[in-house]
Amino acid sequence: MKRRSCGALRASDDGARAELCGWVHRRRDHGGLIFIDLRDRDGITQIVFDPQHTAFGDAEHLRNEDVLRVRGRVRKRPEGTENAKLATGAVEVAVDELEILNRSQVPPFQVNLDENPEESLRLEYRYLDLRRPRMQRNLTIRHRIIKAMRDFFDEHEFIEIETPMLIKGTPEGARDYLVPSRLYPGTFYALPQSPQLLKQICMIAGFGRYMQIARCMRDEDLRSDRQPEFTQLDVEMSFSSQEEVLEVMESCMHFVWKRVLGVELAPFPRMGFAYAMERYGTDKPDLRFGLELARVGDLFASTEFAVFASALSGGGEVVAVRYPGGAALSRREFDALVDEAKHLGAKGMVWVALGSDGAKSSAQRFVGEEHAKSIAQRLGAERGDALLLFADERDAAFAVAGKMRSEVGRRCGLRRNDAFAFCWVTDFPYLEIDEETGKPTPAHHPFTAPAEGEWDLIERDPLRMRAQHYDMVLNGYELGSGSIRIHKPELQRRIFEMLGMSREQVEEQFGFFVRALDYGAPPHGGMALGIDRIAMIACGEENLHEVIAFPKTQTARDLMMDAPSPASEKQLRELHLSVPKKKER
RNA sequence: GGCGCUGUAGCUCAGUUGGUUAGAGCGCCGCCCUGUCACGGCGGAGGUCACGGGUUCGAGCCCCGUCAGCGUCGCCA
Repeated sequence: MKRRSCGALRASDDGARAELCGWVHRRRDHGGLIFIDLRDRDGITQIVFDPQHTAFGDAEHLRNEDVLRVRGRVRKRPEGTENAKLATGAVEVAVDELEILNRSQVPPFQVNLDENPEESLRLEYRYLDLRRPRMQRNLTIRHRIIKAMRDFFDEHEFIEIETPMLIKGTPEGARDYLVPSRLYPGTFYALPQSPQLLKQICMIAGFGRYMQIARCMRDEDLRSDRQPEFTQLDVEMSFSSQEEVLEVMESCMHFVWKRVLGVELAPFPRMGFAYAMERYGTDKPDLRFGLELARVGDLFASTEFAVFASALSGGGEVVAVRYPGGAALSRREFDALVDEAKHLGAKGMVWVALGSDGAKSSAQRFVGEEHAKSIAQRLGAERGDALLLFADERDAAFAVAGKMRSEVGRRCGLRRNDAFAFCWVTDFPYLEIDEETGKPTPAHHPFTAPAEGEWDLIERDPLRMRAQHYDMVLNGYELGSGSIRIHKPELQRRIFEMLGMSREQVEEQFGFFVRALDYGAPPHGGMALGIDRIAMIACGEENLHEVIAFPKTQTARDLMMDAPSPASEKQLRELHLSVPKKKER
């Protein structure tokens, strides 16, 4: 007799004998006839217990989440009782043999419902939460995505190389997770924030095309789209231009979406960083909808409105966003919207409602009919829309307008989770000004090559220098970034020097790497994409918890295992560590 | 570290202006039921209103603090 999954049987199996194993999803006891929905990863099959079989007595005592093995005959359901909602709904299994493999306690929440219990309960009983069809589906999709990626790169002659988890820490970037060394008192390994230098060394080692499904750790605060431990698709290629890297990565995503979701993606639009900031106020634009921003400061060049005038005279800008249908908002709703804008970092917000009886504005005395008309024209706004205006320092005005654009998109239902709008953002600035120190720091990492032909800017005008750096963006999420790397040791040293690192600092932190560049490092570049985020968006989810089997809470705890947990005195002694008592901390 | 939301039965939630005995659906227990699929019917059990303090004649509701989960800003080269 053949063991079948709970999602396998069809009308064509009528009459066959089958064995099914699974969990009791739901029980319908009619007294003289018992139906059980038996569930496994693959689906649900209805099994039926008839009073004339000996199994019936045991079936009366089955409860949700008991684990069963049953044997019986597959039969078409009586006419009119088919269930179109189930893939197996044309048939049922008439059970003649029942083996109860294990009983379950009454679960702390119902596995057979779609609603999410409170997050902490889900996480504490993660094995039950993961049994829910939604989680089984999501983790299966995640598996298929990773499988497709491996297949794609294998076909393109990349090889997967595992890099170590215990490596040397780097003082810059995110906070490292540290592992104390037993053999060398007072020293620590760091867990990788990314295999960046190791994959570059694989290029120097002559592997040509590398990929890895790599675990990475960063000890920073969490978000719905950020876990301290995450998985990335890490790629590096030798002798390749930026264009070639973009092509490989983009066709990988086309391949994955086609194979896993059956979706044919359009070519990814590309835009420069400066363009993205002006049109969307962010370097990770959500292109599921338009509503591009427009600068309108010039329309208020001679305004008496103090808020706008002072922003503009200080070199600032007024940036406008269109809110389709926003004219219907009440004054109270506009007030709430202003509060929301402030929460997003706006100093304030002026709204203009394009009503059927003319324009109404929160700054009525200063924003007239003419202004409204001109702004509406630039935004492509129509009667019935609202216009939202933000005045601030240039970058700040664009940034907050961009956040409100996103919020407007949400309110207007434009952020559909079954739409996939990829894009490339390129031509990033090489340096940015650190707000704390006022000093230039690399906008990305210091192994990035400057844009072609811009090396000389390092002496003349370093802040204008751009990088051969690129981001892949999907639905407003940064999936990841990559760059062409510096392969000339003298140029790499020059960059460290520009960043104000002494010879000794470079030797101490990156000596092994710069030394490697000295031995015939080929030109190379690559990229890393966040697989958790890719899986999340592909599954139509909005939190990484839904696509990670055992995620951490926002306070970086594992509620099922109760980690982190204290170490024993003996362990601490061996690691040459001591922990201050609580009150001393 | 800052700001915000949430915490009431096993679960998901409701709970009016501070007022007598804190409710619903699901789940659970018992009985009945041979075509259900969110089966149905009858009956029942189940509450430290997160925790600690305060205001009040009286607190699930108001105030302060703590804890937890989530969202967000900082942070994530």
